[in-house]
Amino acid sequence: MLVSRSGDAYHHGSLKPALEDAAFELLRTTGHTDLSLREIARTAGVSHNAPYHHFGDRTALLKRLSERSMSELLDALLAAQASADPEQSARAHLVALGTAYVRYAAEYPERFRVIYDPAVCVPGAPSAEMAPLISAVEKILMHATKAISPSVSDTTLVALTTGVWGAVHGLAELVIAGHITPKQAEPALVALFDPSRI
Amino acid sequence: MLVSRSGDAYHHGSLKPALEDAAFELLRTTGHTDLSLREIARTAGVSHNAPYHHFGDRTALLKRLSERSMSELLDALLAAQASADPEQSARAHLVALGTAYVRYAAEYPERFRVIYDPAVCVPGAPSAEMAPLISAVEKILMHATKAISPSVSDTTLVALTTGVWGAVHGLAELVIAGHITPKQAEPALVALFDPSRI
DNA sequence: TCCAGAATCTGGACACTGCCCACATGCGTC
DNA sequence: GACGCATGTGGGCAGTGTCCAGATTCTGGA
Repeated sequence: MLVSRSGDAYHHGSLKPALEDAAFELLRTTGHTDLSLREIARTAGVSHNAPYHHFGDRTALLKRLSERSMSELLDALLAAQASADPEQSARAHLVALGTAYVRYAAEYPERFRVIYDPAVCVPGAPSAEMAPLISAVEKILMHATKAISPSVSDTTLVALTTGVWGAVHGLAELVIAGHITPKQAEPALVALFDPSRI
Repeated sequence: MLVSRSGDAYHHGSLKPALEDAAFELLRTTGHTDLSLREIARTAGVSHNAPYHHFGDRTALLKRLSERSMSELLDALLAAQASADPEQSARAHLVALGTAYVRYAAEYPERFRVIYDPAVCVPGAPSAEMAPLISAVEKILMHATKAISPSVSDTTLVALTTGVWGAVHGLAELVIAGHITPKQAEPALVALFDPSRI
């Protein structure tokens, strides 16, 4: 029931998504720490108080942005999964997934960062929208991990998947922090996931 | 040449370290994002402008805190290295290092976070105090990695070390973000560093 | 010893922020 | 058509980082 915003209507009609879009766009270049509700409101062309009628407070908007970012990250992983060459090894597939993860972080560092900020998403208590996204990411990683180590016990598979997530995530963070380049991340994944490295 | 601060001297005598200490202490519980120069100044008992005579701006103080935190993290790794059982396997040693890394992050999440915030430490251009700390951490990890894969080429060793750092770092971040518990991190390290997992 | 300049500290000010309040507007429903 | 509520507005408050001018103290050279 979107009311078209013709002219200078007093009521915007669809301000909530407009604010989200404006903020999400600002998140291309601005860290979520520096995101200001007032600037977002100005960008959307409304008063500095309008956002409070759609988001309880600043953190609520950041939560929403973190969900949208996680959804984008999941899409990147799904795309990597879909474009997998059926001939490629299980290890190459896992590396491709990891590379997609790192690439998203490198391309949208501020969006990536808001996903994992404990000040935004309360640790251990993900929102109803966030929880399935997290599960989906874990499922993708676990599936790819199982393909590498098919004969392993369930508990080991879980531990190994956690390790894979950690490795991929850590390389992404190190890239964002500037300690390594994206070019260094891929051979690191290759080396780490090579069981014959001994 | 520290002037003792007897009574209400106009000049503090050693305000710079006092400010650092106060801020570092606040960093036990408060995120560096929420650290306020004015609160730090109040804690140290000086006016809100005194810090500007010792730190150019807020970021300069955060830089200093990030160096102190990195030094603490390095100490944790060195302690783990020193207390290594000579009988333990190379793999167990690497797991112990990783566990120490994760434990520091879990115990001082706010200090850990300031280390890797690109808004604090300019990516790719570490300060003169930070650079050797980073190198030392890398050296420790590389040494332990080489012990696991002694016959590997130099380039592979570098890639593998990057992967190990990423894994350890990512698990630490996931713990801080609340996605996994410290208890889950250790078996993940064990599984990941086990070359016979296939 | 004295004094000028540098270092340090202070209070005031400005622009900005998140958030609360009271009030204005207009849509949807009876 | 009128009432009610969601949605918009502006004003205000406390807090922040940073700049400026002035006060105080330290220091090194005559």
